[in-house]
Amino acid sequence: MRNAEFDREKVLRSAMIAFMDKGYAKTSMQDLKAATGLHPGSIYCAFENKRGLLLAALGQYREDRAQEFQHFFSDERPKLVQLKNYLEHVVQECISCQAAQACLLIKALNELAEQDDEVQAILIENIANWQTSIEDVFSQAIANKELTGERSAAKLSRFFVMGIYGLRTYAQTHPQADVMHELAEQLFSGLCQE
Amino acid sequence: MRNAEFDREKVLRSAMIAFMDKGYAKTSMQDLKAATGLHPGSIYCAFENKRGLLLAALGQYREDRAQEFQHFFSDERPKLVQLKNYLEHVVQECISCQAAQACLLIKALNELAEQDDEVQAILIENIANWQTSIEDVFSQAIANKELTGERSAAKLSRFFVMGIYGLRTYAQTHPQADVMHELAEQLFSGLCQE
DNA sequence: CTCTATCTTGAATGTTTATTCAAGATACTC
DNA sequence: GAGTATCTTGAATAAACATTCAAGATAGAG
Repeated sequence: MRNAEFDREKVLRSAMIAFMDKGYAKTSMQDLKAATGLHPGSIYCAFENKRGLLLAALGQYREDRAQEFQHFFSDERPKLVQLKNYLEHVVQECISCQAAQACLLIKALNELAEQDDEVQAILIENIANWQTSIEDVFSQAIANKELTGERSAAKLSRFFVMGIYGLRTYAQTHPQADVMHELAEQLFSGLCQE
Repeated sequence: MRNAEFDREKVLRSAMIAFMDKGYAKTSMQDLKAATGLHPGSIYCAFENKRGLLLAALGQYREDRAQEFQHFFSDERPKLVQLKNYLEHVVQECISCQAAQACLLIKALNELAEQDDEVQAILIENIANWQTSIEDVFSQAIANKELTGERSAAKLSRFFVMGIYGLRTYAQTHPQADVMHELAEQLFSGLCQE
């Protein structure tokens, strides 16, 4: 006979940012209260506990990223152009926001890998789905004759994904715009030529 | 009138492994006691506090890695062969040990970047030194005409380092030997050709 | 307008944690 | 071999933390 007052998506996005900033362990309930505006009791009522909030935030992250992916790959331009724009977007993300705000999936995997099997499994599945989506794009690029197909879509996508991991980590050490663009350039040209 | 009983290097290596396994925040003093064999009081006496132990462990890590680097690049073989062996060594490390035992520098940077400026500065400096060492090797390769020099040593080393970051992260998601070798192969051939 | 089911609040709880310190142990000096 | 400076020990301490819960607030039903 009364609805919850908070906006679930907003709360989850705030929690996402908090977890990305400080990591899961170092983000206290006080931090989460400050970030989300929800009092401890409400968080426990809505998400069971801190870990439940992380899981919910990961779900929101997955959805947000899926939508972003759609945005980059749903038009009619050549697949290679889309991929290049996507890569450029990653670089922008690395440069603009504080370096610490890396990909939540990778950040959480780094922190929780050997500590929480269930979370690890969820993270790895999400990452695998993302990689499969990238592979589909490469498959289409090959089907469109934008690439020769000499290197399989699977192989190309693995290299592309590895490159994004590398870019993200590199940005944490030297977040210089020109260097980042140069690296992305090198990475992309390695995919098309040869 | 009495010397410390513990072996400093052994203690620091144990602490390194503990920090790599669970991360800095989640490694409790109890964990550190179990890992190093030192009681809390001794740790505080020798390293001031938990953070001091991390700093000391980072120092040891730097030294160990420097020695390892020497081992790979001090013989008379072509620089490109040395680099390939070095890359292969990184891949082996990714495959063999539990995925979580990534590079301590990167792992710590991921966790502590925006939380401890002093540690962050130390980490970034260590990483920069490593990258400079790699750049020197590429410079020698160019001087030896193993590479054309069309792409500068700086540019090549940045790409190489980014590739290692990518490999390490990739291994955390799919630590399959054949895939890892394939990725390293692709990475290396991208440096030599074109 | 009243009632009640549901949500919100934040102080209290019990656990875990880093850190301290005084007592005990031990190796070196003279 | 006695004396002492130093190291080791682990229980005590105090702070920080996730979690609980009972009291208070509020929206919708009747």
